[in-house]
Amino acid sequence: MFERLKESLEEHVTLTDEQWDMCKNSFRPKRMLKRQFLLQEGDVCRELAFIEKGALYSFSVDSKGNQHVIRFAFDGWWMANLQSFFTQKPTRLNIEVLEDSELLVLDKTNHELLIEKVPPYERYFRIIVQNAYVALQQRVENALGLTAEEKYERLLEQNPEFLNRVPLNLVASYLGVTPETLSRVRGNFGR
Amino acid sequence: MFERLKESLEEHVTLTDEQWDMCKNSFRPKRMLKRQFLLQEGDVCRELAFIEKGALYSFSVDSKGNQHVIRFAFDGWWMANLQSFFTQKPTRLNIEVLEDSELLVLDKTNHELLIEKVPPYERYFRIIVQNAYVALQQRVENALGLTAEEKYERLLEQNPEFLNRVPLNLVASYLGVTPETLSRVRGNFGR
DNA sequence: TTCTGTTTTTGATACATATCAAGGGGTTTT
DNA sequence: AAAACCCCTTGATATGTATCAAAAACAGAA
Repeated sequence: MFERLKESLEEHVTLTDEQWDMCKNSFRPKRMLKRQFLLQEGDVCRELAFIEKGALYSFSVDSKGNQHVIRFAFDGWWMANLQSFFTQKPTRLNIEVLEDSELLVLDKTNHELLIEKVPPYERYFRIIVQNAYVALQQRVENALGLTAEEKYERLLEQNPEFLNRVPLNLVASYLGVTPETLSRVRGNFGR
Repeated sequence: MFERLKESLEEHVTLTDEQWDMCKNSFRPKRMLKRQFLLQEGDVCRELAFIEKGALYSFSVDSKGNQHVIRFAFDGWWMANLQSFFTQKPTRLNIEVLEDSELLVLDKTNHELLIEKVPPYERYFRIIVQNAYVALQQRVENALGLTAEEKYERLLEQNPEFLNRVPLNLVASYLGVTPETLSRVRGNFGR
């Protein structure tokens, strides 16, 4: 149940047994089924979710009702809306489950407790956010000024796994193009 | 010389006098003139830069020679390419000075020393990266699937200061549109 | 299996924005 | 005070992608 989380922590920091127990006991397991929502627009994001197994994605809905995928997350990744989590203000984002999933959720109080009491946890969290920042910046670089075809090529290079686990219409939204355009791009060039 | 940095630290954490001295002594002041480069494509990013005063921007150049602005940074903000800084691999980004600037630079060794020796510094850095992540995600939301006019409106809401300090052709690049398009958008709607 | 809903593809058209081109106001340089 | 450069605007045209529409492929439920 906590294998992936432990792996993830140990990849970045060293914990004593007591520290690991403190971490472990701060999380609450949560099973979710495909199509359920972990977070809905208007809610406050009260928990960070670590994905032991499964797949989720977050998206916003614009004024015209179009859905824009912000990111995907799979086994061993974290998912939350950090903006809402830190500010405790209502979110504009939705988080939906793509595949039946086993999550470990950590509420804000426990997160802050771990930050205070378990220094390696704070370090781990810093590193995770650092890495997330780097990945997100890469995404901005890939989104700006590239054609649909170039965006698709970069996805093939950088995140080919998305294409196996996520419906193409969501991948299209993630790239900022319509499903029709993505379909045509795939029809022409590669694969 | 270190006023802004001290302010920034104290906004997020509490430091003893000794801790502040350790921080302060780890930075190196660096003056830069407009149009100079803090970082060029192919270099390794060896330092984090805190902007005491001035303005910088980072950008990438794509295969067709088009320049894409990644972000701007002003007085009291940090600038670096974190990807290159953490991995110590060559960067694909350039960082150029927009206005004559006073920087405080911190090399990787000193950054890591502070992380180890000054716990509030690690906390401060975590919070800064957290905030940067949130801002960047906002940028992704604003870039995906919005029209040029909507992007401009959101910029007016969220970062109107950019328009005063940055040439419009760079703002256009930041928004992912051509200078001509931005000019026309401004001609019609608002301001 | 058949039914129902979802996802993907294909086609025809429309539109937003890029591109190409040129001119005008600044500012800095000589 | 020119000269040179940068920045911004405006116009005409081209083009990539969205949109609208419908059919085909696929998956899950009954």
